[in-house]
Amino acid sequence: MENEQKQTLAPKYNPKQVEADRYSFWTEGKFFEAHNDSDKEPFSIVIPPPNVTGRLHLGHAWDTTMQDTISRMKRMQGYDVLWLPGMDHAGIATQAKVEEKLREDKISRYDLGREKFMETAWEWKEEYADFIREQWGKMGLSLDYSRERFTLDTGLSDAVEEVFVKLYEKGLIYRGQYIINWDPQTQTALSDIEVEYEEIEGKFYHMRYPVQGSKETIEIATTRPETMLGDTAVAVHPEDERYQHLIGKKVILPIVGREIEIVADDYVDMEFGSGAVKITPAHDPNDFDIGERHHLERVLVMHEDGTMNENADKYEGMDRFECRKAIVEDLQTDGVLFDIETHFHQVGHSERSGAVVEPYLSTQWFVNMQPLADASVELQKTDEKVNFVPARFEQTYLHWMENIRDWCISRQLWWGHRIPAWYHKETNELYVGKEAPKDIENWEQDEDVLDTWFSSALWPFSTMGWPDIDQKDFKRYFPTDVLVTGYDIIFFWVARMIFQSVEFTKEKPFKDVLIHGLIRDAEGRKMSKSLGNGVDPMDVIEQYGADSLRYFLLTGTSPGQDLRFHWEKVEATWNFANKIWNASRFALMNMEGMTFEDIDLTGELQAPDKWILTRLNDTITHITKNTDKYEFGEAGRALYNFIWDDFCDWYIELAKVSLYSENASSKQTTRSVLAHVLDQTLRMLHPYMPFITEEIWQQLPHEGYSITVASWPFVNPQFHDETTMETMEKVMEAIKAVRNIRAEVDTPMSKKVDMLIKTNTNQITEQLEVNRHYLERFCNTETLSIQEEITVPEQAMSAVITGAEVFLPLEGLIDFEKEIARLEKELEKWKKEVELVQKKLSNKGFVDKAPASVVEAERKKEVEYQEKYTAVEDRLKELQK
RNA sequence: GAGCCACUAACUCAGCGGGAGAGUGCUACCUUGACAGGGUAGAAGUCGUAGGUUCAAAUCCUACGUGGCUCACCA
Repeated sequence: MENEQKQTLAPKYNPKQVEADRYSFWTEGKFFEAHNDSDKEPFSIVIPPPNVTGRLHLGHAWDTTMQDTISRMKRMQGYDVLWLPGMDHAGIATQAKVEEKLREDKISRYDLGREKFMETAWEWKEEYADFIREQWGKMGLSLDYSRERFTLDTGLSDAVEEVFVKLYEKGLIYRGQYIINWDPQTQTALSDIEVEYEEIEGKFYHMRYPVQGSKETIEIATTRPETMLGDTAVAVHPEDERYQHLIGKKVILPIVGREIEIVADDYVDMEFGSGAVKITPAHDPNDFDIGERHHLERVLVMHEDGTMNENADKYEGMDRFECRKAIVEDLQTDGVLFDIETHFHQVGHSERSGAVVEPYLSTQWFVNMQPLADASVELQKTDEKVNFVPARFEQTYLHWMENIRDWCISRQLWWGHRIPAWYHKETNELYVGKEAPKDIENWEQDEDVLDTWFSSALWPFSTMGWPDIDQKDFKRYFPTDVLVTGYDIIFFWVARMIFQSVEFTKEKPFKDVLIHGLIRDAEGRKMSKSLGNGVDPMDVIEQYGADSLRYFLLTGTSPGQDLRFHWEKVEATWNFANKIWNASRFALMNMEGMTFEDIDLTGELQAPDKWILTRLNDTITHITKNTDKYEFGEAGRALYNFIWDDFCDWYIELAKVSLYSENASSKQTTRSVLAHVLDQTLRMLHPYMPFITEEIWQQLPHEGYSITVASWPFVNPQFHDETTMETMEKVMEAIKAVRNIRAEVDTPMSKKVDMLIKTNTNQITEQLEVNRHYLERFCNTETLSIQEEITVPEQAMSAVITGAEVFLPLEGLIDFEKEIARLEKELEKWKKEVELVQKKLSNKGFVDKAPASVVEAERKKEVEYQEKYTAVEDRLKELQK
């Protein structure tokens, strides 16, 4: 279908070249589109929609790579996979960016007006959406673009309205005047979780308010003295002896001169401070509650931009912090303020703008959370529960749900879903509905929009056509199989998706939720703009390729843990990719003219062939199991070891014996094994490193258009031979001994040495004979002797292995002292090992209580260690003669 | 105040009941016909501390210490 030309691979892996056009090949081939194919099991994931505010960061790269790995494996396993892409309009964040851009041209959103502003914002969105898609492509994400969604799309907006109206009708959405978190910079309300608390060194101001009609004063303290302008009471504990006589009396509020009452309320802690508290119902949530109980007046002293209003007397027009300064000075002069203490306390900041959040009396829309939370908590007690991975995050989630507070959902922005509520111009009657009122000219729609998370909460089902429950995608792909996200948004998003889904679909939104940590810099600090320590995933791809970045992200840590970014580790991954590249080059060089049909494993397999095929089986089992469990680190490591150690270091080397031989049939079998193992390995590696695997796979003898839709490897029990495994273990041990013994005498590789190998089983002798050429790399051809009986020269070094002994005639090669010392050291080692095992076996408790298999293994070890000990001892005695 | 996580080789991290592992770095040797961004061999860890459970503990339990995080906070 495409003009893939067979060409030899370049000697070095070049990710840029490999990755260049691959993504368009995949998308044009529509390999990533879900087919609604009823012959297959559906499998679905929805992407956590990134904000259309800018570049994707490493957190996104991590998150989406995991989803891609899962999707790709499932697709290869034959599932009808839907991985649905999309983006979030990100209300405050985007609006702030757009306004910032407008400010550069010295215009405000009010200059433009709502409609024009929205147009500008949409333009912004389009620009960034393209940008994001480009980045997804660079990372190789197997997304189904035919189903891409945006939270402000018509369908999704319909879902938002449906949910709002339904909840309103159920009494679960209400409008009212309460203390909310106000961000004076962006001038909007925030929900509780959009406020970040930071410990700040502040001041604690102590003041005395004069009691009316007496010389007495009452002492109070505050961290926000400017709010005293809005005080409408002083509260004391009803049982506080000190203040009994004052309850019901009035104090004169300094500066303002207002008479305010002293009330008694349980809320007050007698032990803290003076035991008397100033009450500002319009600027503090606790004070608001007390105000409710005592029917106090609510006096707002600030404008929405954080400047003081007409109730602030002479401070009107001042910024809240300027006012604080001024008021402190004035009160000090009056003697009302008599002490200032340094005080560390938590101050709330807007998650988006960073501005100090003002608790502020305001009319907003809220979701009554208790009934919704209760249902979600109940769900976790059933078999239908959402499965958190790692499990501990379920506790985090439940704890939040169980202590839920009402959710303030209105935002004083333009960019978002406008609240479907209208007020009658004359009667001020409230109408809530999906359709605007008929006599629209008499009504005005609520100016506010909904919290961004209100729409994201519906994402798993709104993207699939809900509220039209007959939509094909909704019926087939909902609930989704897994959601992947960071622990930092469990409350913002995961929790809200669950309760909305439970309420509206009566189902969980996803079966599993895979929670990952945060990406940090090499020193373990959070990556942030202010620190300037952020790493752009596109830079990493530029330098090392997407596959290296992906593999690093997937294997760098275990589920739920944070991940530190190290360039060196990405580089190490590049080395791995290069290894695969070169091993494949070798394989391809030996497969000239070979087609997929030529791969034939029915020939006579040699021990190394059987060995690698068995190892392949083990690896398939292990990788499949661990990828399914989201243990990407474990699976990745197993792939690494299989490819580097088993396939490259052992199999390829051993295969050379056959490949370089004149035996055509054995050569053909080896080529087939090589092709088969490489093919299967590439398939397993594909979800981890999609680009390089596709590139190589296309060059290999293969069947099918793309590895993305090739079938996932399965275990072939035919290729499992325990006896061969044991033999090969011993052969490999013998070969290692040869290397080892050479290293001991510091013989240069270029200088071949004499070597004698005495084996004690026929099978090993045979195998070593077959691989004689391999051993000849280290030994003189003429003197290499592999027999069951050999004459060992008097002066020789030896290595003892199970089933064989390797001897190196010394002939003045090295000094005896060194060799004796070496053997003594080894003897000591085996002595200790034997003692340890014997101690264990003589322990009655162990023999009686440990599982039989464990005891049996220990007995085997005892024999083996004893053998080694004796052999070393013999050699030592001989040398010491 | 409540909870969670981490503490394992110089560094970054796995392992989570049966004799300490990987990558990087380090040492020595090697241009062996896929790869010197490679190969071979090697050094390197009282698995934070102290108790306990167990025939057996890095792994389970309890305290404590040190970092980090989340939630809730008294003005």
